[in-house]
Amino acid sequence: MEIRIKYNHPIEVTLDVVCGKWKGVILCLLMDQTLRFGELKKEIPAITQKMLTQQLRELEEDQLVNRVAYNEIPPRVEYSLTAYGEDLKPALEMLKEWGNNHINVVAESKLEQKLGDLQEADD
Amino acid sequence: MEIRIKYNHPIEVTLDVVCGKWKGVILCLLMDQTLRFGELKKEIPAITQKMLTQQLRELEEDQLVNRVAYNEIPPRVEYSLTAYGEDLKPALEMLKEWGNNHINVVAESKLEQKLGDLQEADD
DNA sequence: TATTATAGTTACTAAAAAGATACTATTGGG
DNA sequence: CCCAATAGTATCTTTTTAGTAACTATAATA
Repeated sequence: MEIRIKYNHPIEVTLDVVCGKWKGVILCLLMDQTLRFGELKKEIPAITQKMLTQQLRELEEDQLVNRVAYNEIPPRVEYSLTAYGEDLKPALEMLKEWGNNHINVVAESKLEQKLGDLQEADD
Repeated sequence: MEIRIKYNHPIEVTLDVVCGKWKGVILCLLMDQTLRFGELKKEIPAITQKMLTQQLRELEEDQLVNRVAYNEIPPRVEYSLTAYGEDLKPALEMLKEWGNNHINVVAESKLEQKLGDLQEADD
């Protein structure tokens, strides 16, 4: 991830922290439950192990999620939101709701882009 | 931007549309005013012309912003939120507020990352 | 006739993010 | 002695994103 230190607009701070490819999804899943690494992976089938670890590490670094490793074998590691993460809940809920309401509009637009790209590739 | 068509979690829809490097900022600026291309550029000093055009085009494509070009010379083009864009306002406000509250925590974390990266570069 | 203002576009390059794949550690159980 | 289960790492390649710099159009103005 590109690292931006100086922020001119407060929303950049938040987006910086939420805009990893899977971070929003991870945060949403952790909003109402603690999950183990493997459980998160099951909930996000398309994610690779590497990406899941990486996104979780960054969220941890930004103090949005807690990581608790139990000293067992096979290992057990549980992820949950920190207080900072909890503060994001209302915003996450709204983003989720907007997505629900606009999925059709957005999906169509993306589809058109995709078709356009394929066309270009032909030329 | 990578184009994702199938969404498994509704928040992905929203983040897909908001997570361009400057999209959140642009949307925030347009939340309470119509702005010309050049005005946007002035408000976001670090953005290049290319990026501003590109981000605006994508926002337009996703139907979050309106683009109105007046037939004058020199040209005048005005950008504003569409109804869909307006629907995002409450969420944007919350993201902004969270950023305001957590800027210190996040900035420190980013700073540490940066220092870590510099260290690595030395090895 | 040259210059300015505005809103772009184009081509090329560099940097960052993501993907694929193989590998690690540990211990209980068969 | 080998395998399964869990939560990762490590390395390399590809894709995506962003940055740089030069170029365009047009009419009004000096």
